[in-house]
Amino acid sequence: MLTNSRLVHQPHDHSRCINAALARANDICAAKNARMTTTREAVLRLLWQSHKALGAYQLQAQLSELFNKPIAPPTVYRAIEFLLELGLIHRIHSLNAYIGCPFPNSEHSNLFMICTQCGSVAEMTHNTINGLLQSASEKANFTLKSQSLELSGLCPQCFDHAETSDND
Amino acid sequence: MLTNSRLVHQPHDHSRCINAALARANDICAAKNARMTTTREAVLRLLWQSHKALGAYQLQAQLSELFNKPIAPPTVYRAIEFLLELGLIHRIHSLNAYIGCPFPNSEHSNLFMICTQCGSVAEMTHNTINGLLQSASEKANFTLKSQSLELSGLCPQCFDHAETSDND
DNA sequence: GTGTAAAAAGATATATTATAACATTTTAGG
DNA sequence: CCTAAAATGTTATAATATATCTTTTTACAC
Ligand SMILES: [Zn+2]
Ligand SMILES: [Zn+2]
Ligand SMILES: [Zn+2]
Ligand SMILES: [Zn+2]
Repeated sequence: MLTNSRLVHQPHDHSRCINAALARANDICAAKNARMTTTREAVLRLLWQSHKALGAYQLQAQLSELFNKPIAPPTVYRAIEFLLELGLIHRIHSLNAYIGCPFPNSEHSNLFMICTQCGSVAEMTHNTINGLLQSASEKANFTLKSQSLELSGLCPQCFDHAETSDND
Repeated sequence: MLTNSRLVHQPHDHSRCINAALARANDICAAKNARMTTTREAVLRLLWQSHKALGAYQLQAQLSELFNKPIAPPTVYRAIEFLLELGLIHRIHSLNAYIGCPFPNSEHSNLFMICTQCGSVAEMTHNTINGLLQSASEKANFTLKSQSLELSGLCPQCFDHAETSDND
């Protein structure tokens, strides 16, 4: 099992998350002969500014501010598409939003823990679960190609906060 | 493990699926003192006309034809909302579409096998997977409230068809 | 360095999915 | 019947995503 849930749910030196993500992105671009342009890097940075998923139009607004000029939706969606294809970010379907992938190199299972309170998203890879999904698919003669596993609930902080205010 | 994948992926007497779904719906409405109105039943029927998910605007078009008058989006979304709340249908996030639930009474895991070729959707409940998701969440101190597990791939028929045409 | 083709980004319009707000009709129960 | 609540109708609009065509930037051959 591989997860970034500790990082997501606890105070930490987040600049290291950002730097690591950008370094990985540059490596992957180099390896695949893909271009990390200004717009694409800006979108990736924005998606790593927190461990929360951002929608395309949130990205648009932040990009426009960043570049001090209006940015149109296609620009944002193109960057998103590029980053998705390289596996650098994921789409969170239940939120119509996007988040940086913490381990874009490893085989991973697209398993996310989404806090409905604060919006934080942790990613997890779980080989046993993947294996079970694969074998369940096989039993049904279903040829599994990809998966989207989204868990919604409360992150530790939000849960603690809810408990505390219950006791008022 | 509980699944309707056999029914979804093989020829069968589908009128029984429809009738069973409507009977279950009426039972649940009676039990919960909810009203199964004309519009709601029509939407449920449409979602059971095949084992494929339908989008809100596909439903709208079919409803308009059925009732021979224009049906506005809010009407469709209200029916969808009602049916979702009773657990009679599910939203498939990766498709922005909706499908009838084959076992609305049982605890179920919102695990779907979606054929990217023909659009068929089978639902599955898998206690071991649910247990693992729960314990993985606990390890991360994540309070799991709900889940959306969507597997994409090829159903048996579409896989066979693809294989056959590969051999041309 | 200049020319060239491919890639990326800009610009405009529009498609698709979903909701807000308020008016009217239908329904259940007294 | 009367009434209040529930459901539906109506209109407008928000939120998300894509199509199409033009212009700019980039890589790289010469
Ligand atoms: Zn961080
Ligand atoms: Zn939280
Ligand atoms: Zn059937
Ligand atoms: Zn199929």
